[in-house]
Amino acid sequence: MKKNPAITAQTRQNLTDAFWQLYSSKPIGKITIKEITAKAGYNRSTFYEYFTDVYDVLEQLENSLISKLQEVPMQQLSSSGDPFPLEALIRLYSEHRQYLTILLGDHGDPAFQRRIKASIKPLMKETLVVQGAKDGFELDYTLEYALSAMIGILSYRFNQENAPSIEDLTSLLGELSSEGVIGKLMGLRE
Amino acid sequence: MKKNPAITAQTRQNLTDAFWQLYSSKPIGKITIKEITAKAGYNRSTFYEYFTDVYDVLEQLENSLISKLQEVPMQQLSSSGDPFPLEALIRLYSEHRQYLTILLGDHGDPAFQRRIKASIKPLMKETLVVQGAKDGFELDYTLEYALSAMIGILSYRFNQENAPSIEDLTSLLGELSSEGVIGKLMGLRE
DNA sequence: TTAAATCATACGACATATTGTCGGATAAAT
DNA sequence: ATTTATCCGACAATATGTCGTATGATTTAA
Repeated sequence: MKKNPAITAQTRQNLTDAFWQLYSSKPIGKITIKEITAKAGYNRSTFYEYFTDVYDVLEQLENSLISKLQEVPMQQLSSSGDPFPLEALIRLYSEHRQYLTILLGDHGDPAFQRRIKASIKPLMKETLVVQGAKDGFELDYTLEYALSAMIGILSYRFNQENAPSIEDLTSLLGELSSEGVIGKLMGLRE
Repeated sequence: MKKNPAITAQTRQNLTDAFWQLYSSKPIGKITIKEITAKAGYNRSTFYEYFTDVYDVLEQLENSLISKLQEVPMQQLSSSGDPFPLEALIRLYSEHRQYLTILLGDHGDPAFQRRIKASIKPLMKETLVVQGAKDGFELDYTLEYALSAMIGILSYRFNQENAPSIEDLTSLLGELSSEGVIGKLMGLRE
């Protein structure tokens, strides 16, 4: 008998959903398998047919999310003449906001932030090198700098109550990218 | 009989040290109290005289670290005419590198990064406002941007094998602060 | 078309590990 | 000698991971 992908996929999804509900409100170390299966409506043993432990659920979830993130930016990241694809990154974050705010939030996974950067950086690097940029420590660290700032800002913005509009944010980020932090701070002095 | 601060402080420290050894190599959710007390040479029950659970150890450790970080930058952050205290932040990170690389690393605590920013940002903001900067969304987000980038870069640098020298890094960060990411990326084109 | 065989899916039960909370042993200070 | 801070041993409750097995759907053969 062949596996029935429809059924197993559904069960896997139910378990993952239940995990995600819990993970949204508390750190992974305080989530028990009993809680997950109870919420999803399965026997606790069934969990072990799909995952090895609680961390495994998160890992598989992150993998599929990283894959999705990889699909989109390929074109967008390299399209415009802009050396830094500000709006594409904002759009990317907004589209997956539901997961990213949690994974990058207070009891999210720090390793995930590194993985995101590691998956986007080579794409951007390639594009820039083709455009004539010198590939070395400076390029690598400049991209690390920019991506860290972007992720930090977007996580901050999407967790905030009275958040500024996307337009205002985009405009500010554009200024920071071209003027630099110091330029902006000097400009804020009257 | 009065409490003997010397003894309890020592026990607390031993337990914290043992916890830290474990935390340096695996996520907090996989650390058991049994492991901690075994490594520190105490009975498991003794742990509960000092901490409520494993997360409590981390929390107390973070609190004392945040306090230490608060002490230093007060003067340094507001001293120079520079609107952004690049070198002070690099020095601050280097001094507490041992803890920061772990806490900001792959199985560190995302909430800690937010806490660091939240503790440093008001100090910087105050200084800048005194110097005439307008206090609003732009200032707040600019600082969030800069601190995210700094923390991201420094964590990256201090986890790297063949890391660039502090001088090269300082120089690059200076350029990024004054030229912006785009300015730097344009400059890298030959 | 029907009936039997087969196998994927989910479950119940077991042994072991971890947790949190007692009351009590020990040793040091008064 | 008495008191009490510090640490420990033992207990009940909960969580973990791994079995073998029931169920029910699909395949195979009559």
